[in-house]
Amino acid sequence: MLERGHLMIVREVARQGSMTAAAEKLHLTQSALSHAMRKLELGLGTPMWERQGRSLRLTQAGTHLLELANRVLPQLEQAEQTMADYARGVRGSLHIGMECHPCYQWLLKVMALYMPQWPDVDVDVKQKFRFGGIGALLDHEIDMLVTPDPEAQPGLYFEPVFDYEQVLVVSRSHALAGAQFVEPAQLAGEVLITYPVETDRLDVYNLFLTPAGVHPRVHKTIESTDLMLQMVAVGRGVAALPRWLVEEHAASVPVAPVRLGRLGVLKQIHLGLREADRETGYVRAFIQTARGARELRNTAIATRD
Amino acid sequence: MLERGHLMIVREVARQGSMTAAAEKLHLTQSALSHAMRKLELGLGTPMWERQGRSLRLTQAGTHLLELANRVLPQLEQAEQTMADYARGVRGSLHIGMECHPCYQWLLKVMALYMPQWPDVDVDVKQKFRFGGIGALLDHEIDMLVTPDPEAQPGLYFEPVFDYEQVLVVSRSHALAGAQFVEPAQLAGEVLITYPVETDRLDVYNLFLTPAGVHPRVHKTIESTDLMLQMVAVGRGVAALPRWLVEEHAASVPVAPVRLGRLGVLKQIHLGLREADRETGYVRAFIQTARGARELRNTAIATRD
DNA sequence: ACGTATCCATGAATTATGTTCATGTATTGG
DNA sequence: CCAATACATGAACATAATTCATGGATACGT
Repeated sequence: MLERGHLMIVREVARQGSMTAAAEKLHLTQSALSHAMRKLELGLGTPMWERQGRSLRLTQAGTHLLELANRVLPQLEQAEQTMADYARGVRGSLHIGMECHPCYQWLLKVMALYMPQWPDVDVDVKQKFRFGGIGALLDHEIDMLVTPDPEAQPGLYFEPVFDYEQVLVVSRSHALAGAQFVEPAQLAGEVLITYPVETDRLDVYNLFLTPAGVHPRVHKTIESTDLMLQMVAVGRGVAALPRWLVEEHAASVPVAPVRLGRLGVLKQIHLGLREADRETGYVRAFIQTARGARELRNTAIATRD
Repeated sequence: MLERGHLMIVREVARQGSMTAAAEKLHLTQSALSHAMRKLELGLGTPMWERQGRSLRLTQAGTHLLELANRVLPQLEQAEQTMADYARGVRGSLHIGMECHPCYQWLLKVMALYMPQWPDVDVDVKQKFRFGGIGALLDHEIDMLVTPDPEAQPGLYFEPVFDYEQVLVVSRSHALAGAQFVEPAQLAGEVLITYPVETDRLDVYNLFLTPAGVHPRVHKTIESTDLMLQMVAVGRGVAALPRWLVEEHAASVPVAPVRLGRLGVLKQIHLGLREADRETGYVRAFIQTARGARELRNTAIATRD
């Protein structure tokens, strides 16, 4: 009954001082505007204007409606603008899930580059999901998954953003420090420290120990990368981490990387997302930024501390 | 582009959880609603819902729109309610102009009765007008004029609300105190105290002194009724006031009323208003209340102090 | 697993609504 | 007093919204 058009008319007539002028501004004929007002006044049961001769004066009711128009119309107009932002893909939510413990610092770096350029994107990072990273994507719990283990799924899309080598980390005083590489069997007597995730998500098992049928003497888990490296440094165990991460910390902690097997364990970090989001501007831009940060990883690490 | 109907759809679909149910509630067919949404999404360039199978999930844009709807729709609905109040005449402005100095207390009494019954009427009292009371009415500066001197005008309407007698007030020790009446000539040697308004608006001149060609010895003006009575009481002059007002004060101030001329000066207080407002509910009600207060004047006065 | 009920989408037909055109009336200003 | 200006109005017209009929997809019960 009371439509946006009516509010626009009331506002414009109040601005212009005459219906004819307002009609002009609104790209209507004077007649159309007159009909519209007549219908509104009939519908509401009370006039908005007092016609005295050819000049108009707002009635109390009209004043009330004008105030409403001045409050509401800008909101509608702004909402349309916001919708246009969504449509252009410059606004949206980017909830990122992490399935890659050591990638956190890299991600922060990417975000630091990305966020200033996409101020209307609501970026957020999660590390825990009810049904795993893939499930979180499908449930819209997250919009993007950072993972070393892409899992092809209808409706999902994965893209590698950088390569890395998973290496064994040992104390610099460890027997293996300086070795060209390590064989699975050489870990049979070791304490292996990993992040607290399921064993079948650990590359050191999947791609190294398990194929060889080897088990470490003890398997301990630790949340924090820093603490893990401290433990390794003082000889309380060995760990498996990306080479770049080890190199980053090597300056401050006495640890050394050793290749896992003769050929090494080569991995890629992937970004996973729903197919529907592949074309979205701000999502594409994030992937671009992440790929660009491939080099950043090293430079950033080099300049760090 | 973004219309009220769209917001209603978004809100109702969100409430009901399905388009079909929402269409029902909105007295639309499912098809109409579907078409409407499709058109909106086309217009805005971004979907509001993500259709997965037969269930819907709001997109970010949709969430934004839903919030808008929850903010804006209640305002529109309330505005319609308010318009209905104006239409029924239970809401409006009643700016009252006073052209009758001594009526103020009577008016307060009327307002005290009226306002609780018409809570949505914005009552206000003014005593000064740029172009006189009539002009103020015609200019919408006021909506009602309280005056002892109605002035017939096209577009205006006056209605008497109570009769009173204008009397001379003298000190109880004055020679005239207790006289049956006073002749104009008897004021020739007196100091006459009046409110500070043009002489031709003073009844004591128009209806008493001027017809007899008499002038008082001195003419002084005073704003306040109380002060005026004090001056009269101590013999610094005489004044002309409504009899009921004199009687009201007689208990606390030693003054006495004396009839002006053998027949007395009989007056009526009128309420003046624009013809257009004659049928308005809250205006009629005010007149009714004012007429009812005719008796109240005396009882109120009797019980006062 | 299969049928059925439910839900949403869509094109064509229909209806409702808004807009214009043509014209009238009232008021203002020169 | 005439010309110009502004608003109102009825009928014709154009546009937009709604319905009808239908189809495809998905959940749900048996």
